Amino acid sequence: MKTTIKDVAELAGVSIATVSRVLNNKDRVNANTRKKVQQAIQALDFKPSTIARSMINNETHTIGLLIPLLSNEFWSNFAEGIEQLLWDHGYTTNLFMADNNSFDKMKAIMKTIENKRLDGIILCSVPQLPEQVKELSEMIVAANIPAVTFEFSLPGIPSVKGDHIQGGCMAVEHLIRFGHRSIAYIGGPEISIAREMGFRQAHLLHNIPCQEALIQYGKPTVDFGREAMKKLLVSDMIHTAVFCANDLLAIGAMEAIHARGLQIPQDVSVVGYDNIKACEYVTPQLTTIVQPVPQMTRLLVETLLEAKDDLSHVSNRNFILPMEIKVRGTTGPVKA
Amino acid sequence: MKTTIKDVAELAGVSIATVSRVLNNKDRVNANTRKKVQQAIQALDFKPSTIARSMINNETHTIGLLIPLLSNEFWSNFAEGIEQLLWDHGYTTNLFMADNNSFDKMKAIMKTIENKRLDGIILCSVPQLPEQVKELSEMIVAANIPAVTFEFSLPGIPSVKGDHIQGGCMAVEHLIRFGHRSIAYIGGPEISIAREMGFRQAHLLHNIPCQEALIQYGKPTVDFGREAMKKLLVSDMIHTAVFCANDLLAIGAMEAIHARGLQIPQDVSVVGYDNIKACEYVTPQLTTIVQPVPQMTRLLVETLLEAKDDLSHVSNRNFILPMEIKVRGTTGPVKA
DNA sequence: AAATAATGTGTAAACGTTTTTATAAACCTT
DNA sequence: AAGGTTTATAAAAACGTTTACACATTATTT
Repeated sequence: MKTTIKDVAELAGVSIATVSRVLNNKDRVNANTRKKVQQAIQALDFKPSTIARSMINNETHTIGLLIPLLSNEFWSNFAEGIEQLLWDHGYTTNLFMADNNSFDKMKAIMKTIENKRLDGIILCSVPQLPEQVKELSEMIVAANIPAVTFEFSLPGIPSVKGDHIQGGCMAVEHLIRFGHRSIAYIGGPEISIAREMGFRQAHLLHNIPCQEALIQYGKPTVDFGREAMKKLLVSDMIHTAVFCANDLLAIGAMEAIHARGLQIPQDVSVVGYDNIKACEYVTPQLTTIVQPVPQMTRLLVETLLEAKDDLSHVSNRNFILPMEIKVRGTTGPVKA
Repeated sequence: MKTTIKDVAELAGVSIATVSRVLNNKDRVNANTRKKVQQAIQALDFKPSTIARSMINNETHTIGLLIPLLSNEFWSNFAEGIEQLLWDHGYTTNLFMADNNSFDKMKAIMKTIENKRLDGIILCSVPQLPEQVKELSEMIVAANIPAVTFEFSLPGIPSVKGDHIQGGCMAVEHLIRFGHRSIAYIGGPEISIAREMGFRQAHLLHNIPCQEALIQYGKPTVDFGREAMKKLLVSDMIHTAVFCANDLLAIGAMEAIHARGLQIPQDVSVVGYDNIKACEYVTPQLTTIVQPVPQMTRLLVETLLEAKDDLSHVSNRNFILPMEIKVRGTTGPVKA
């Protein structure tokens, strides 16, 4: 049997109230009794039950983290950051995976979170349909649980997003600065449409026509990157650079370019997005857009903990964070 | 205010005991009352408090997962597998990171786990010193919490390990089969020593002398892989292949080989370990040893849940799982 | 020295469930 | 129709804490 506060009280010869008092050192306790109690705690190796406490405080000191999946470098870095910050603030992380945004799974998870009375939730898994957004929103209101969202927003709930329009724009402007005027895009619906909007915006800003024939849509994988690039290279469309909506696509594209016997960046420049580790492992190293993950996680955690104290204070905070570009070896001036 | 079982009872016009009975449908309840109660539950959107339940059942339906870090492909894949399996079994995963095996952090985590009365713990973070192993072991006994360990063992606690001696041996035998007789090793103390033992065992088995001068120790990073290989290539020691204790080292080694103007595998064959995704992104694709992660996670979860019911039943289970080799483009016959 | 304030500690209620025990009503037996 | 079962429900105790309240002691004021 676990030792309880009662055992400690008995051994120390005091009431359980007194033990509780030294445990929480809130009320004042006589120095001698305090010592006696502390010795008893030591002797019995007493660990107060967090769940009994939760019954009274309505606090579990546990936060739910809901992400699409973990076997993806972006999300695992992200989750690592969240876990560390929460731990530093005295909270424990309950990890939930939404199986790549399955809404049924999300609903089941929300129910579990409510049953477990978690202190808050960080929502990173994006509902796909508008009615799902509404349903999720209603669930959170009904559950009355502090929440923050990442990469999407819900009415009245603080959010953090990356500015992917700016990110996409920055990638393309980098290419334009190198003299490129025919730039291809490889992306797809599973990655935020914003990156493509940035691609278009850069063209607009610099008065360069955007060639629809150079745009390829598909799954965000190395395989599709390779296939898409292969198609682009076979076509007679001239293009001297390609912007890929994520690094995996870019790595695939690089393979196709090399397979065709072309040089990077002399023949074709390539820009990726996300800055996964593999960017440094490919040859040449991949120029890419890097997301400010440390800042993102910090804002999410801090905002959530503030929301716990007073939601109205932060409910209108919607951060949009700028990307940065990491220039490496896959981009260079257009051939003379 | 949260709606409680009391509210439901009132609305349905029954006692809270009856509500509890339909909730757990254990005892028999009249069909009519059951319906009334279920309607009341619906109407109030009642979600029973897991923590109040925990007080009585001594079950939190939460398992602690303690890993060294998440921003490492092996561990994030691993954690993803564990989370999915636990969810399927009706458990929630509480994630803890030991900051790359800091023992102080591990102790703090163990205390938290005990306070929170988690139902069990999957320990993947390896204490470094023998006295730490002993201390951890004592903590688990004192906490009386079901546990399983991964990649190390504690007395009386079930464990799952990869057979890295066999894995290392398999890697080297693959090279030997290709005719290689001078094989270098790049590894280090931060990766299980077993892989090096496998390297040696393969030499022994095939009666090939193991050349100590071809062994390089350092941090398990791409950078060290590159530096180590550079040294090996500069030395006048002849070697036609290198076995790296993980894929990052192998990727670094490949860079150094290419930088020297040599061809893989024509001039030097390379074998890695772990099968990270980047293996497929480098040119040529990296031959490597793959760990049976799905089987590992399955055994850990199943054994832990059995241990919860009856520890003595499983306490002597110590699984050692064989590795497999994934042959790709970095290994080939030794030059004639 | 009496009145008042400050200090320290115990008692008991509360948190939201499950479960044991008790009891009433309905159903069988004969 | 009396006794014995079965069925359905309620009342109350329990889980391990915190905390409001009460009370006794001691210290400080006047």
